[in-house]
Amino acid sequence: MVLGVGDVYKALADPTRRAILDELAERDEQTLFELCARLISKHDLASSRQAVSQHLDVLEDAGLVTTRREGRYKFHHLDRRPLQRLAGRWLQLSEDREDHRDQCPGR
Amino acid sequence: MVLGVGDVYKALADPTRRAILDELAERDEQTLFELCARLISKHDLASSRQAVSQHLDVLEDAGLVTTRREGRYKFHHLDRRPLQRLAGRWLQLSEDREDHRDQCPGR
DNA sequence: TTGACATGCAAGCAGCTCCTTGCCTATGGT
DNA sequence: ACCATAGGCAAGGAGCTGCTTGCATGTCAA
Repeated sequence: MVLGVGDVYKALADPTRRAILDELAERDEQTLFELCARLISKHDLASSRQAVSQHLDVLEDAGLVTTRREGRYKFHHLDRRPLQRLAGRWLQLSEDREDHRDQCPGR
Repeated sequence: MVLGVGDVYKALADPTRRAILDELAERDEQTLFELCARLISKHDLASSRQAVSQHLDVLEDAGLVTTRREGRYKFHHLDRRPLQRLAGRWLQLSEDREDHRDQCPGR
């Protein structure tokens, strides 16, 4: 599936997903169940396993999270690169700025 | 109305609103009709006046746009400060990082 | 004052988002 | 083999989002 930059913005639009990113930033390579437990205990978020799993799918589609299977465990890794690209889109807007605008790589 | 940081993320989640920010970044203090015209001609977006107006409301609620009335004209100004606050939330995550996490200023 | 212009307000609607529910697959331990 | 564990898949629904439609308000020029 080919993805655009817009998916990153949409992925960041949900507070639960941002909390997941916070969690992975603090402790990388967590499994789904670990994330669920820590979201509850540290972020006061009562999200079901399926809900968190779907959020992780969105984050993975946006390229913000990559996964690695190991036996029956699946570890989630935070990839900061998509964030770096859009971090300063409207900030350093000098004459020689790069083009941050949305584009559709597919089609 | 008291707003949280999350509203900024939600405001950025829509491609039309990002195009509006692009437009205001390139040429500040535009009116609603100017923005409509330039969105069509420069960004290939066929948004109605009402649609753009509602997007501007969202951006203003998020603190990304401030307005100034002058007669029958209303000029829109891009405020980059909310962007600066959340730009590097997951980027410079060293031990002495500031807390970027979502919070609810109201209540 | 009359009319054109710039904007505001609100109801309604299609589509999407987030979540739940229920069941399924697969791996590892005993 | 058996069971517990970790995760996957898919349908359904409540609520939100973005847009349209129609009308109202307010400003300026003639």
